[in-house]
Parts: sequence; structure tokens; C-alpha cells
Amino acid sequence: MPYEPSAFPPFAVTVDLVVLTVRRHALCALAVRRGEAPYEGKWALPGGFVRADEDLDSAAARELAEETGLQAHDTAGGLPGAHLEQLATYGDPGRDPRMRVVSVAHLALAPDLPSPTPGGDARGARWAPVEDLLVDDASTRRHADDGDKASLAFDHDQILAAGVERARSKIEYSSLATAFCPPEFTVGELRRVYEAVWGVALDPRNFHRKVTGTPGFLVPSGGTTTRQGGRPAQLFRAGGANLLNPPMLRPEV
Amino acid sequence: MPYEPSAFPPFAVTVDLVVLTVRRHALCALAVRRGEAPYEGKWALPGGFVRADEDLDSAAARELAEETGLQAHDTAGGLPGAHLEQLATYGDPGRDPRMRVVSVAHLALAPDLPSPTPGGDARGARWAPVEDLLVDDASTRRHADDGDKASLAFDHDQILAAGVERARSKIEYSSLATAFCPPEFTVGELRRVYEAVWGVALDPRNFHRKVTGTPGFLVPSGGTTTRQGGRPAQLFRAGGANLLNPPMLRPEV
DNA sequence: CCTGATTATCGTCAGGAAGACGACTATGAT
DNA sequence: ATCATAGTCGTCTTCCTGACGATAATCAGG
Repeated sequence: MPYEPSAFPPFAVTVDLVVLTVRRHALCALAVRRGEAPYEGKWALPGGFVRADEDLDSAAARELAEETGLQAHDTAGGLPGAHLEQLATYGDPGRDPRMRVVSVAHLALAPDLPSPTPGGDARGARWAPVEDLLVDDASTRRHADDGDKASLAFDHDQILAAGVERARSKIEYSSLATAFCPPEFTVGELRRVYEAVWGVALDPRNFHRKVTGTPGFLVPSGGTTTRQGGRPAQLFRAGGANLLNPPMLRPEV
Repeated sequence: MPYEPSAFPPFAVTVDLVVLTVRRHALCALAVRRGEAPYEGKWALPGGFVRADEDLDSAAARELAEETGLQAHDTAGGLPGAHLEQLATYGDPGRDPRMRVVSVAHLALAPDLPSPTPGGDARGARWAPVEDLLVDDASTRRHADDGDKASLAFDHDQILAAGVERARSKIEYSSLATAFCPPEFTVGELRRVYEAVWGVALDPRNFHRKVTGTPGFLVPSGGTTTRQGGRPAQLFRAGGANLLNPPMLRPEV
């Protein structure tokens, strides 16, 4: 079944970003308002075309910087940066009515940013709790009038759901939850990250035992803080370990 | 930063397949010999262009059927089929010297096929142990003269390594190892799958306790077989459960 | 200064799961 | 009949987790 080397259909390739952070004890995603058709005025995930001489990861990092000012760092690093990884690729014909577009979705995890609406491409951007964006969970429709009304443009509902699920499962067996924290943080702050991402309550004592007992997960940075009120808590940095073994167990709902 | 809707570079989009199976107690991958430049005569992963009106998953399923005759089934199903899932997308500029190509790699897991070299696109195809294909592990080069000599064309070494790693980790917490087995199989055959994929030896008694004690993993099909020699073993089918909780623990090397 | 609220941290105990391994069972080969 | 091979059932110890009591160190307010 030989193919014609020159006979291939042209595609547009984009990167779309699922940027997650924890704000006010809730998992939030970055959404931008579309300024043009199709889906004009609807909320969508940030993204854009991959340039002709650009790596996929570079394109994702560039879009992330444009939208949030965050610097991506794949591996470890103490920069004011965010974790960035490839998520999945979406290429159904007809997912964009204008042309055949293949979108390489990426997942970014960032600490809470001081600016409420990030700067940059400011045609309208906001942090929205993922629970608000994912009202129609496809499997558990509450009201009939929710119907197929997607809250995001294109197939971005699906992409966001995949990103959230990836984050929820990945903090189980990796130290990725520290990507939601500032460079120095307390055990309690890290616990609130887990609680926000999973939407559950965790026992502070068992959590403390688990994270401080896992070698390489946390390293004490010497100081203490009382910014959460109550007894001063020890400050930590993320240790070198990337994998948690045994993993942090997510309580069943 | 508004973009020109019509100003985007055109890409070719392909699907590449990491097709894995277990043959003679070794994890093997499907490799095809390239019939044209570049990398003419070298081994490569099977793959091809995505057609103009074709879904990415459909393209992967079509390529899989063309190369192996296997029918893809995403979820459960008793067909003579294979597990197929998206793996990752590779789009470095220059990964294909002819043009800008973005490849959406897919991972397929199949039971051992009776035909040694699968039919279909028969310009040369073989099952090769992944250990032979991944001689240069990037992190652990044995001999200096191995150098950067990749054993597969393009960046297919990297794609194969990602597929193998995905398979190795996914059988830990899912029932995916049954995709390597025929519809009916014994506990011992399933154990040999784990041993081949992980490259370790597992205790038959603890393994038996684990898999038979996990609800929904295996359902007895009534019969027994003696095809492995020794005492007859009970035959099982894959149960409905897709997730193993707690997971199967992979012994550290 | 004292009291209560709040958060952090240490300790104890019971139950479950896994690794190590002994013992027994049922077949085929010689 | 004996042996080799594989399968299956138990036991014991160790580790990890969930549940939860207890103590420590701060702040707010009387």
C-alpha cells in the first residue's frame, strides 16, 4: 500500500493550554474570551498557532508566557515558573469549522498569581473554578436543560476535563503538587493544594506524617511562617524526588 | 497580540504506531523496513499520513489494521482486537528532513499473533524485542562506539521508549496486561506477561493471590488448560474492572 | 494576664496489603 | 513408579494507612 510522498493534506497545528492554579481553596483554570468568530464572545482555553520553525513545547511555553508571564520549566528549577507538559492531541475533522486544525493540548500548573486577571493578551482573561467550567460532566448531567450546552468553545470542555483529570491523578504519585505552591511553603499549604485539587478533606496529621516521611519530597528551608495563623509552621522547598513511592492515596468520594 | 487567521504554516500530520506484544517471554515491538529515502533500508515504526476527513484515532486504527490485521477496540471487547490509545505527539522542526511533519504517536497492545511477520504492507516487517531496539538508552550508554547510532529511523527510538514506558507503568494500575493475552488465559500466562513487560521475576503465589483477590479483574470461564504443562490451570477472561486499586507493585530492580 | 480559637506536630493503635516462603495438588514425561 | 513442572492454598512478618488522642505555639480579645 505505497503512498504518494507528495499527496498529503495540509493541516493547521495549534497548541492549547490548560493552565491550572489553586486560588482561595479552589482549583481554577485560565480562560480567555474569544474576540472573533467562531464562538465569538465565548470562553476558551488560551492557545495559538505553532510557528513554522517552532518546537511544540516551545510554542506552548511561548503561549504560556504571553498569557500569564510565567516561565515554563520542564524539570526542577526555582524560577518563578510553572510546570508544563504535553497533555494530548485533538484533531477531529470539524472541531474547528474554518479548517482542519490539529491541536496539541498542554497542561501547565502554576502557583497562585498575584494579579487577578493576568496581563498580556488582554482581550479578557480570568481564573475560573473548574467546577464552574465543567458543569456538564458528560456522564452526570444534573438538569435536562443543561443539555449539550458546552461552557467553553470548540472541544475545550473535553480538553479541560482531560487536563484536570491528569493533574488529579498525577499528584498522587509525583511531587507535582508543589508546582501549585510558591518556592517556600508549609505542609499545611501543600495539604490545602491536595484538598483543592481533589475536592476532599485530608487528615492533617496523617498528611504531615506522609509528606515529611517520604525521602526527598520536602527539604526544610530553615524558616518558619505564621501566615496561616496559629502555631508557626516550618517552611519547606520541593526536594529532588519527582516520584512518590508509595503514592499519596486519594480518598474515594 | 492578534493573529492573522489566514497566516498559519501548513503541516503534514501523521500517525506512528508503537505496537507491542509478548512473544517467547519477551516484550516485542513491530518494526517495518523503510523502502524509500530518508532512512531508506532502516527500521522504523509503522505509520502514515492522516487523511483529510479522518479522525486521529481512526487513522491509527486504520494503520494498525493495514499492518497487522488487528481490530482496535478502545474499551472492553472480546474481538480479536488490540488495545489502542494515543501516546504523545512529536513535532520538532527537522524531525523529518523533507518537510514539517507532526506525528501523533499511538500505542497498541496486542496478543501474540500466530503469523511471524504480519501481512499487509509487506515491504518488510518484524517483531523485534524492545531490548534489541533500545540498545542506546540515552542515559546508560554502554560502549562509546554505540554513539548516537539510533536503531530506528527519525525520532522513533524516542517514541518507542515512551510507548514501552507507558505500557510498563500502565499495567501497574490497570487491567491492561490482559490486552497481551488471548481471550481466555491462565493466571500463569498473565504473570508471564507482567514478567516479560517488566523484565523481572514475580512470585507465582503472591501474584495468584493478588489477581484472583482483586474484584472484577478476572472472571473464571469454567474450563481448564494444561497447555503450559504441569497441573491444569483454571481459565479466566478479563473482568470489567479497568482500574486496579491497590495497584500491582512493580519490584524495584 | 488569661482564655479561647486556630493551626502545627508528635504518638498510639488497629486493620489491610504485600513479600517471603512452606506445603500440597494435579498433570505429563521417562 | 518416579520425577519434573506448574498451579493453588496458607502462614507469618513487616510496612503503610486511617482514625484519633494529645501537646505546642501563635493571635485576638476581654
